[in-house]
Amino acid sequence: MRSHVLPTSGTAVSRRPTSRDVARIAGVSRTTVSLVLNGKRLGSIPLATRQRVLDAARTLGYVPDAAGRSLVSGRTGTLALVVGHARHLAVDGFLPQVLTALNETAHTAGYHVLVDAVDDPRRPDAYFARVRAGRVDGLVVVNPRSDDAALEALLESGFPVAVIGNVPGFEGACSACHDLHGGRLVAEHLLRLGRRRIAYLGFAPPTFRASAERLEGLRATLDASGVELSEARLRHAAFSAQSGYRETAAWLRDGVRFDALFAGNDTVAFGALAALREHGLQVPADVAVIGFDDLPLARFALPRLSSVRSHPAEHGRRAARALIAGIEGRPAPDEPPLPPRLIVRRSCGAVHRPADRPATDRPATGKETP
Amino acid sequence: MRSHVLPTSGTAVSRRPTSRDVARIAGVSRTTVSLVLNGKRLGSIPLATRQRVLDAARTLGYVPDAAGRSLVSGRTGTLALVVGHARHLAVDGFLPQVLTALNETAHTAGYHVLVDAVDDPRRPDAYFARVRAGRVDGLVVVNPRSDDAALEALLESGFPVAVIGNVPGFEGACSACHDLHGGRLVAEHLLRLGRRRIAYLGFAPPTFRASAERLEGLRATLDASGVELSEARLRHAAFSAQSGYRETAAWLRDGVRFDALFAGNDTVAFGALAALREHGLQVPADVAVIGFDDLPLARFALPRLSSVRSHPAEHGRRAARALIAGIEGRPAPDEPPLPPRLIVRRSCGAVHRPADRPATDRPATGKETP
DNA sequence: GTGAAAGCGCTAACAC
DNA sequence: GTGTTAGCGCTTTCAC
Repeated sequence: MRSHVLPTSGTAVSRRPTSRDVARIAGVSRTTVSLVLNGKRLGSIPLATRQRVLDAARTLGYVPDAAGRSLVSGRTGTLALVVGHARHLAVDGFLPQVLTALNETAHTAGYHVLVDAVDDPRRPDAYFARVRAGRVDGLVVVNPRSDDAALEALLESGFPVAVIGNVPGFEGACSACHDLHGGRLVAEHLLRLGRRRIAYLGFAPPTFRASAERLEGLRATLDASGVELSEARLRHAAFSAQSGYRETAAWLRDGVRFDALFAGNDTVAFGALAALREHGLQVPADVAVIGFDDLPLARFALPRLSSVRSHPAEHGRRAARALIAGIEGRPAPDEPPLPPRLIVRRSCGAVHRPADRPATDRPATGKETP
Repeated sequence: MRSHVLPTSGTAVSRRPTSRDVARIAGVSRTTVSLVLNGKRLGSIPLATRQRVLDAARTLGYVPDAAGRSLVSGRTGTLALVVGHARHLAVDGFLPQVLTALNETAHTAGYHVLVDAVDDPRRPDAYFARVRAGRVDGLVVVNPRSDDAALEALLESGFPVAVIGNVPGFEGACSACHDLHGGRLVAEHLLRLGRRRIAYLGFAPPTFRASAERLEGLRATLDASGVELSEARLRHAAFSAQSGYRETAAWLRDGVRFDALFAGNDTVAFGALAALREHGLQVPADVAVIGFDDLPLARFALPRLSSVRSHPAEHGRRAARALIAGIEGRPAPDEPPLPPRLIVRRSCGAVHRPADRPATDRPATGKETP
């Protein structure tokens, strides 16, 4: 049974009002109600009639039923954000920023956002149940895995999908994440600082493309400079600060040493900083540390954490725009590239200036509420 | 037009299969299909027929259309998490934890979760549009405001709502947040440490009940001990570390001094720690700092941040369970109380032991992926 | 045991 | 300009 909701006014309708009720009160047919409320054929309906309909609708507190509308239009007005790993959402600040921006853009265009965690993306039908049930008009997949066959099947199906991240062969559907580029920026900076024993701490298992690509960028640049990236200095955490702490501590316990650490995201970097500190190592003197994403918290770490700004919110907005364009049959907007930027702070050796505010550490461009 | 999705097999249906298709292939009527697929009247349908229907459905990759089903059942299988302030979701780790747990519990019960930001909760219809449109079966409202008349109207309407937080007069609908209690715990601890010049930095404007109640708990206990909470030592940030930094810096710039700081959440505490440090103040020697929520990151701050554990994930689970029970007409499960716990770490003066792992700093109870 | 028929609330082609 | 009609996909009485 449908739970009923109080109408705003005292008109005698206790169940939810339908377009039939509006029609009756306004003294017109349901067709006219639909036409007026959807702004169709505006020219052909006299102002007086229109006003009567609008008044009746407001009086009753009429809101068209989503299911009825969806049934006939084939649209739901709903997008889903699909995250590959539920813990990622819980422990890291990246996804919440994506979600917030996605949500805002979607709302502006009249869409709602459903959040979904795909437990095991290797199951070929991982994404399809929702799509098949007609629950959503499109999917935003974030942080794709390379062993995700279901995602490729989904992309091939022609169903509207926007990926935040890279899936080879489906560049058109991706809000390109320049992870490779970010890895190179880090490598160049560390080399410039004279660091040669560089370690990489992935933010996730290497099946996650973003983590693998950040590593690849790092490795390519080091290779080109004849600097070896030792296998012993490669570890993979699992999204959380806790996991970053654990992996870093394991290195130190095993006697593995390095003079620079590239952490695959800021959250694992926080854990790494704590582990280094507990082991008596100075950052940046003994070990330079650079994270990824430039979370709002990065500049409040001690030492202030250098990071590669990856623009999560902007990726969320772009994914929403591209997806909605696809759903509505418009061409995807042409967006300028969104290159990552290395934000140099104290943790990788920026000069400690009087105000502890390195020149390169400008506040994030996004607005911040007071 | 409805976007089509490839059927799993090569059967000649290119649009989405409907129950009619299944019926045709199985050689039965749609009624029988519905009965079988929904497990109704199992006794009265011969096994052979049942099997034919199930086979046909699987072959076609049939998934019942959500809109059609929703239209007739009046249920959507969707819950909404309503957050009062979009930035809260973006910058603080509390809501993502609530969302993740809510999502998981909802999924287990067959529900989906929509995330929604209410821009201006003072608009009386803030929540109603979605409810009216029949888009959701129930709402989870988190972090309520005291000036939120729309929320009280919603609660009065009888529509299924679960609140994470407290709304006086509607205790039954609330997953009680013991903010008052948390504030008292902090006060007691600080008094025990001998701190008397105590400052409170709200995580949000005081209209947010949680922030106001944490302050009230603090004040009540201080009052009882004859310790004054000076108006000058009261400030309110806005969710983010940035805002915590800004407000703390403002205190210091204005010459306001204190020997203890209670930050309304951990995120603003991170900002506060940075501001204190830049001002040359030692934590905890000069200023003891205690946060709230005990985010996973708290123990990786420097110094390790003391905090009041507020169990966001468990609140998310409880809200889901209570809400779903309400929707399905069952009585809400009776849950044991979920008292906050003060987690004492270095930032409020825990002894610095060799391993920098104070005895009171046990790992969070939730499972952490390896 | 199974099917025919009605109806959920909406929109849109087509009459008038 | 507006109403009539049909139909979206589903569930569910009610006959047989």
